[in-house]
Amino acid sequence: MQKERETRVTATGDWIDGLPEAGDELERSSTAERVADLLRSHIINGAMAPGARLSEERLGRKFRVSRNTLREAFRLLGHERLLVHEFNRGVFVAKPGAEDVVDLFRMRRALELPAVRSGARASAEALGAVGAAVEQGEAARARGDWEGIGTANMAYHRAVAGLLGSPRADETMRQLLAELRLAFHVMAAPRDFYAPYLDRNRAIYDLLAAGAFEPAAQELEEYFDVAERQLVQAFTADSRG
Amino acid sequence: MQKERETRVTATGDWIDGLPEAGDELERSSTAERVADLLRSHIINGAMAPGARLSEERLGRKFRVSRNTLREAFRLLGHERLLVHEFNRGVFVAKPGAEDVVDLFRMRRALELPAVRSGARASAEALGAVGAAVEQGEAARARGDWEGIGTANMAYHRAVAGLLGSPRADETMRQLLAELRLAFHVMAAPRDFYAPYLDRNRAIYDLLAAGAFEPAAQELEEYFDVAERQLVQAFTADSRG
DNA sequence: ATTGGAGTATTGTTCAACAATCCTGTGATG
DNA sequence: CATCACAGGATTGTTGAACAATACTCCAAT
Repeated sequence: MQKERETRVTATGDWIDGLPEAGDELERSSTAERVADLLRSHIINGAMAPGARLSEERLGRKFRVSRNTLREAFRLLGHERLLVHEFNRGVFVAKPGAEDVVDLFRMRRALELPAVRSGARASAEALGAVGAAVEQGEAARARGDWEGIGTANMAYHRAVAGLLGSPRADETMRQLLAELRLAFHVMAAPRDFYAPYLDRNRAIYDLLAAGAFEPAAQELEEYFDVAERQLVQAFTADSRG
Repeated sequence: MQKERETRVTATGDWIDGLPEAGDELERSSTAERVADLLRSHIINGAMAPGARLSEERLGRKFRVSRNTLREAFRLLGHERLLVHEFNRGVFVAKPGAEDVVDLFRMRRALELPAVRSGARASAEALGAVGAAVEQGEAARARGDWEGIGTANMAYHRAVAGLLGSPRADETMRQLLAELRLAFHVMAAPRDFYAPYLDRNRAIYDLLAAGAFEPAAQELEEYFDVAERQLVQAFTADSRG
C-alpha cells in the first residue's frame, strides 16, 4: 500500500515535472501590450507614416482604450525606438535617418556575426529555424509576395541571431529589425529591395548547414556591406525634406 | 546699407547655426522618468532586494505620485529587465540567475570586443573616457570606496563599448551593466569583487592608448572568461533557495 | 518681418471608482 | 491528515473625469 501510494505520487510528480514549464502560451497580456502590438504592426507595415503624430485622444477613441492605457503602450514602443516621445508635445512615429541605418548595421554586425561563428554550439532547432526562413522567403518570391519577402528576411536574420541562444540577443535583434523595417518606409518605395538577397541567404544557410561557419560569416559580412551601402545610398539620394 | 543689413543677418544666422543643436541638457523629464531613475538607483545600490515586491499603493504614497505615473515608471524599468511584471500579481525586483549572468556576458562579448577591435576608428574623446574611468576606479580604491570601485567599473565598460560610437550600443550596454550589477546583490556580499580587475582595466587601456587594439581585445576576452567563471561559481555555490 | 499676447488644443498628472484577479484562512470532506 | 471548496479581503487592471502646465495658432501692433 505504501509502495503503491508512493509510486503514484512520484509518477504524478515526474509527469508534472516533465511538462515544459508553461511558457508564454497562456501568458495573459495586458490591454496596453495588445495595443502596443497593434501599433507596432501598423508602424512596420507602413500604415502610419514616419513622423506622423499619434494623438492620445483620437487613438484612444479609435481603439476604445483610455488615455492611460494608451500612454503605457506608447512607453513600450518608445523603448523600442519605433515611437519618439517629445515632452509636452506628443508621440510621433520615428523617422530614422541615414545615421540610424549605419548604427543599426553596426549592431547587426556585432550580434549576427558572432552568432554565425558560434554556429557549432547552436542547437539543431535554431539551425532549422534559419533554413525554414530561407524557404519561407523563396516561397514568398514564388508567389510574388513582396511584403512576404520582407517578413521572411526579418525572420531569417532573427533566426541567425538566434544561433547564439541568447534571450537578450533575440530581444535586441527583434527590435533592431523592426526599426530597420521602419527605415524602409522612409525611402522611396523599395518593393523588391530584399529579393536580390534571397539567394545570398540561401548560400549562407547552406554553408552553415555544412558546418562551414567561418565562410558563412564572411558571406554574411559581405551581405552587410552591400546592403548597408545600398540602403544608405537610397537614403541620401532621398534626402529632401 | 543693404550690405550692412545683409551681413548682420547672415552673421546672426551663422552664429545660431554654429550652436550645438541643443542636446539633452535642457530636456525636461517627466515625473515617471524621474521616478524610474530613483527606483533604478535604489535597485542597483541594493536598497531593494531582488525578488522584493513593489506595491503600487505603498510606493505611490511614498513617492507622492499617482498609481498611473508609478505604473509608467514600472514599464520603463521592466523593459530594462530590472523589474519583472507578472500580470495581475504585481512587479518585483528582478532576481537574475546563473543563466542570466552567462547571457549577460555573451552580450558583453558581442558588444565590447568589436568595440575594442574598432578602436582605430574611435574618437579621441571616447578613448579619453576609458582612461578617465580607469583613474576613477584607482582613486576609489585609494580611499577604500568599494561602492565607488563598482561604479567606476561600470563606467569603464560603458566607455569601452562607447568606442563603437553607436548610440544603440551605448544604451544596450547601460542596461546590461545595470542588470549585471543587480546580479551582484544576489550572491553573498562581494564587496571587493571588482578590486582585482582594476589593474587589468588599466592594462587594457594602456594597450588601447598605444594603438595595440588586437592585444587589448585578447586581454579583454581573458577578463571576460575569468570574471564570468568567478561570478557563475559564486552563483551556483550560493544556489540554495 | 518680427514681436506680444489672448485663446484654444494637447499633454502631464492626479484622483476616484469599479471589475478582475489573486491570496488567505476556514471549514467540510474523503 | 491531505485535499478541496469557498467566502472575504487585498491588489492589480482599466476607465473616465478633472485640472494644471505647456505648446500651438492666429491676430494685432510696431
